Amino acid sequence: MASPRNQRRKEDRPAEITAAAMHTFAEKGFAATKVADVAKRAGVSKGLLYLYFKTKEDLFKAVVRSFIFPMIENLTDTVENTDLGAEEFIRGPLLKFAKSVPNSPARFLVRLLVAEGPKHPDLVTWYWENVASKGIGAIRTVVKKGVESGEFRSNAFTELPHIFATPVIFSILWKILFEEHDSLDTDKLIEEHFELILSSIRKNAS
Amino acid sequence: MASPRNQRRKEDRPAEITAAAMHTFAEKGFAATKVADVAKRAGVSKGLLYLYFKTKEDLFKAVVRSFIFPMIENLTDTVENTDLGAEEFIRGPLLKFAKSVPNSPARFLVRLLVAEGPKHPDLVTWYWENVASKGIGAIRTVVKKGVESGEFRSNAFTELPHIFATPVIFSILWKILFEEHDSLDTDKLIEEHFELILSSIRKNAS
DNA sequence: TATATTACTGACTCAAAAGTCAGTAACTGA
DNA sequence: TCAGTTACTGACTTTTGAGTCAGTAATATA
Repeated sequence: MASPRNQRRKEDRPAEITAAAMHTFAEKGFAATKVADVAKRAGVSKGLLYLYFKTKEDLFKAVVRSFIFPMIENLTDTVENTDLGAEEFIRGPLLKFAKSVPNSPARFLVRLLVAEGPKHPDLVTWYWENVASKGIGAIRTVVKKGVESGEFRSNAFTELPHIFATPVIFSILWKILFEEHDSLDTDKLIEEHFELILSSIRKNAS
Repeated sequence: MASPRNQRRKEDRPAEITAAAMHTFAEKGFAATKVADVAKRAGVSKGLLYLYFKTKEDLFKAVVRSFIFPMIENLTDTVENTDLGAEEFIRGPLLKFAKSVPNSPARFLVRLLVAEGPKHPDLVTWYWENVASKGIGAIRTVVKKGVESGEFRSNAFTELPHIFATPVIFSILWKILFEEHDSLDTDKLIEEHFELILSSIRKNAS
């Protein structure tokens, strides 16, 4: 016999709903997303969605948290547990991470955050504390390690780890907006950018 | 006698309304902006606003067009009419322009565009054709001039003028989101970044 | 199999805000 | 100064979508 239409699967519902919400928010943005559409996409009634998430805003926050958190956790773990030298780390795991972000679903979350930030200041604060500052901190740790080991010289960029992030953020926005108009090779942009920074901070001339 | 409350000033209304809309959209984003509030801010009734702009979307497009266009026109004009050398131009007018953007009202328009892009593809196309591609083109012209005159060597960045834009876009987003959490010196970031690029493309070692 | 529990449904309510239009009053030209 | 014109008003209509809740049916327990 066919399985019953409406199974009761309490465990899986929240994840199914946030996944559906992620896609819908990414496509349409917060305000233009209808809760009813998210429910439909998750194969669930609107009422059930409201059983798991108090409001639409609640749902939005759950989406941001559940998707971004694993990514940044992965980065900080790698930094802490690596036995690579600073330059090796930057050319290896860090570069790989940087190149992956503009192609991951996270790129839509950046857009959401930019778009909805002013209306959800607590979400921005959460994002700052749990994502942005940790990411910048991880890079700072690596660079500092390089300076201490004598691999890197100390210059302006030692104090501006943000410089590693600029091509990543640019690539995300460029892809979101102009993917169809301009075929920018974001991998190459990020690679060359990293090489450029390295050439300015490493001690032994190449 | 007091001047009449409701003067008829057909000429000035559109500009007054787009200015009010610019501020409101910047603060709240497209969806959260009430047409009635824009009208109030412009000192005008909702009905009159609808006389000049067919829909809320229409108004939004007018705002983007009227505020961004002058900025980029200014840049392309400067490129065309300069008699500076390529490096001088980059360290002078181009750097000045780059540093000014994250502090200008245009930064809010970047946010608006990122946020609303997917819902207004024709606006993105317009922006690409009239702003982004022209900006990138202007930089490309300057770099090419430097290569031809022998000031610059030809390398990866000669073909990736986008690299000049990365710290600007990053600074805009960082300021919009994290101004209160992190005091990043965006001027310095952009300056150092430009120096870094120059040191890699200029021929005479410093 | 009978009863209790609760995951789940979707038609409904209600508030908010986009868009309209009949009317008003500032200007124009005789 | 008096019609005629039209820039302008704001109360009203209409639409839309967030959030609710009385009812249903799948599961657990006896």
